[in-house]
Amino acid sequence: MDTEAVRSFVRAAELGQLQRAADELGVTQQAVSKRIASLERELDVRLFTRTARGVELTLDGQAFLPHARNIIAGVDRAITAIKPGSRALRIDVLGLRSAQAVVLHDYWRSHPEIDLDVVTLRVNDPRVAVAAVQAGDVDASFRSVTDPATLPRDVQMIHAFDSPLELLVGPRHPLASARTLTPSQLRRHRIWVPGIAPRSEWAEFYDQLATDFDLRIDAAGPNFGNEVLLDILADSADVATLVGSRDRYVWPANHDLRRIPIVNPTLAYPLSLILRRENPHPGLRAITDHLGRLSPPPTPTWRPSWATTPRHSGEDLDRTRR
Amino acid sequence: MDTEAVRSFVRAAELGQLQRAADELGVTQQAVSKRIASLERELDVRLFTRTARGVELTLDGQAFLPHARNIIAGVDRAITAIKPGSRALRIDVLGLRSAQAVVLHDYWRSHPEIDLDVVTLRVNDPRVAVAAVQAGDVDASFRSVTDPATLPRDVQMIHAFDSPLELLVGPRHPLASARTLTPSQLRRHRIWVPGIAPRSEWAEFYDQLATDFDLRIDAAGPNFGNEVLLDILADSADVATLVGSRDRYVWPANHDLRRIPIVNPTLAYPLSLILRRENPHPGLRAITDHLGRLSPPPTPTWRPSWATTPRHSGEDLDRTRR
DNA sequence: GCGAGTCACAACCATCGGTTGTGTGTGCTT
DNA sequence: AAGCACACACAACCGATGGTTGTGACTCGC
Repeated sequence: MDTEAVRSFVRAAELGQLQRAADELGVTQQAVSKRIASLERELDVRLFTRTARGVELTLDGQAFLPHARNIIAGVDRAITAIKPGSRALRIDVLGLRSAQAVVLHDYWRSHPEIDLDVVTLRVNDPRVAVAAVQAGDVDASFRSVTDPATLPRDVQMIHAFDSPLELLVGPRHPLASARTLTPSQLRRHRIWVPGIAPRSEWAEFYDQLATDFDLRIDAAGPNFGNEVLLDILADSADVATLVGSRDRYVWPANHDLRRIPIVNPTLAYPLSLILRRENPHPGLRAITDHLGRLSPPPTPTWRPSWATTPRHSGEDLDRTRR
Repeated sequence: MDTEAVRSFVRAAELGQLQRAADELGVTQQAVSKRIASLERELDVRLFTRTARGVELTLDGQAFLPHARNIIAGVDRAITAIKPGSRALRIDVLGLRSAQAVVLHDYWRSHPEIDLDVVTLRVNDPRVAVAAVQAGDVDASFRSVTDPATLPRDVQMIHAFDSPLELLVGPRHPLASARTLTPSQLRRHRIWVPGIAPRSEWAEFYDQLATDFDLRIDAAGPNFGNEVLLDILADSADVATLVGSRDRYVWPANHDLRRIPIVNPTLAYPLSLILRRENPHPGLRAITDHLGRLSPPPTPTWRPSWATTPRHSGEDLDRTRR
């Protein structure tokens, strides 16, 4: 099915004449006639009754019209979403269920008129994400580089929002019935965080966390998938893990798991946003404003050393660090 | 844009290989390659990165994929809606804001999975609707023929549901502040019902109504449109009209008009459904069941002479009348 | 009856979209 | 390291498609 034929059908139905639709579409009346005829042949129904003054929709045509409008709208949305130059705001997240994606989804639900595409670069190296931002392939990326000095001059990294950690445990775990926990209560309990790449920012984060609160955090080993992790947690009386409060990687209810907020201090992972310094996508401003309006984590708050001073969205990390 | 190309893109993205997508679609690998290439040319972006083991989505491809799926779904829905043989349930109503359409809309909202098309035959003659039902052009029609004996043998008319009347008046009308009214209270008030075709079922209905309750019903004259009617009602201290309680032709609030239910007895217009006697559309059964479950009008109820005995959905009017 | 409008059909032609055959690059195996 | 298996791209070819211009059939209004 040719979407140009569908478009012609819609305009012809609205204008009541093939001739006028043809004028508007910049083709001859005969071309529109053939397009409609080919649509009718493909669908095996009559869409119009031809009269001396134009065309009138048949019942089948009436039934087809809203579907045709829907198809055209879908095509137009698709084109505006990816046509270079005028494409939708495109933001890279680590995963579609990460806290960043959840926050973006919330934003989109309250502002459905903005064209937002949430994509995932299929790489772990943040330098690739930086290159993608620099090249304009994505408009922003929720990633962090450990040393902002390595960023190209036309790319900046700003603080996005803080993601407070929660303990995820199974029903048999000794801490399972707590309403909240303090970091010191986690001492001597085994915390397993699989799938952390060595020397990554997350590895550094958990390293500092373990040191500052004397915790047993096992951040080594491969990740065999969330299902495996959940199964282990559900059965275990001594293994727990840490998740961001907004992350939706896991559905604790399915495995009778509990999410327990950690407070006094709240453990906050600072999420960053990488974007171009010059001429960023106009829609980005609304996103960064939204991030700035997110409710901050409860105080007191612990943060890793590279983010010891609270930061606000829009502030330039690179500049504030020296 | 060719929707077959879009379909190929979706399958290739899902399968990760042009070759397998080609096998599935019954064309050669080269054809799929060309389709993708032409899509890429049209959109002016790269959709896949080609590797030795297949294809991988680029960022643009990732952004396009959900849109492509949406387009394909729209096309498929359009086809199932009108392809002869397997098309959606199609029901003719007098107007998209009539009580019948409102009832169908309610049904569809609670059963969004059924494919339902509500259309309007652009004719007033119920015999045309009967012919459309007989020919299978529509599966059912919310119209009435005054003499069921004239129906073709393979077409039947059943009672659909009763539509209770309400008085629609402007703020200056003497009855404007009533919560409910009885028919006798309408006596001596002028009731204007424009746009009723002479000798139609509605004309007969109002005729009987006027006779039985000694009312002044002016059912003559052309209808200049709802806006005109509403304007007149809003300004007038002595003109009122009657509307079905489920009709949504008018929004009284916009003109500060009041809808006042009429009770003791409730004035019920019996709506009929014309459908084929043999092999009706399988989805029709659910509709007639739904109609049968609608709450009946309050008792006591007045009905025109041709419907003096209460009827239930599914009953065969033709058979019960002799 | 005729002119002005509509849509459809015919003839023509460039382009497109499919085929088969072949080339190129990559990764795994021997 | 060589060779094979596999996947995608390119080339050549060809019928079908979709556009054009020209014309015909039909209806409506004057």
